[in-house]
Amino acid sequence: VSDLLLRLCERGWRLTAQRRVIAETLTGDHLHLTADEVLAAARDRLPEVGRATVYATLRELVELGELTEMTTDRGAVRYDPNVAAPHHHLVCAGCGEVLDVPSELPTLAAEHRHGFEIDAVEVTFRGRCPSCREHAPA
Amino acid sequence: VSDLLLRLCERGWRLTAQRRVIAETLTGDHLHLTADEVLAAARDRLPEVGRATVYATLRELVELGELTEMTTDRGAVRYDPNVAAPHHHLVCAGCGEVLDVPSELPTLAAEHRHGFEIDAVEVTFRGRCPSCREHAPA
DNA sequence: TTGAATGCAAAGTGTTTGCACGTGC
DNA sequence: GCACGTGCAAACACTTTGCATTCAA
Repeated sequence: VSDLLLRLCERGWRLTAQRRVIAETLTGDHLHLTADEVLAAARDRLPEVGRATVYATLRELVELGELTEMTTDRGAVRYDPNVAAPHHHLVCAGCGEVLDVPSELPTLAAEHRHGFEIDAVEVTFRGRCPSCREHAPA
Repeated sequence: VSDLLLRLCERGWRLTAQRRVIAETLTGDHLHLTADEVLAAARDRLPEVGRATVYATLRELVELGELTEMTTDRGAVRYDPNVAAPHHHLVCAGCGEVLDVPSELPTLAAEHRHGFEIDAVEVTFRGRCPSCREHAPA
């Protein structure tokens, strides 16, 4: 009975077993799962979940504003359910670990806005975590 | 005879016709080309350039620090040759246009660094450019 | 009942790799 | 001359799509 699920039900979200399991998988504040990780976790609880369903559901949750996509470096997109608290990301180039760091989001001075309407700001710090530095020093 | 090419030669970069054409394609300060765009531009000048060569060269230039990768949203990685002047990116969700905006890069307070060694910071503003807003208002 | 969600497999993209050939230094 | 760069095509990883079936409301 997660917050996310409650919010979705209130908004008239059509609830199926698969969608419930996927939403539950995405409940938490410091998750940065790939679609495949969501699929695997969902299948742990309900084996008959299809890959296409996971992708479709993730896309829908992004459109509903309940999830933000983050493109770490190369490869799979990660999904972040923490849409309430503004934060940056700290990504390890070695192991790919992603940490949230609290912070204020930068703003863009009107003179540099080029007439754009700004929807979102994404800040990513890249580096190496202590354990990766130890195993493969730069 | 671009700056980039000069710098690479000074560093003992092995120079072939293909690599020269690719480096020339990447000369400029507000370019954000995808690998395919680099390939197309390079082939305009030298038809027999292979896709694999472009990818290999781009990767090498990133490792040499002459190019930074930017993952706009979905799909292809873009390559930014402007490694001298710190700047943010302003990306249009409609047409995909990327603009550079001058700015200071945020820093991460030591208390939030989790022991990481920070190599890079990436700031991306997402929104809609004037012309996309006009053609498909939100 | 009915339109929406699902599973599967095939197709699509963007990128990497294996290997024989060619070439700058 | 020899290590390194190259082109091609096949392999890969991630995501989307087409379509017949199932199911929530």
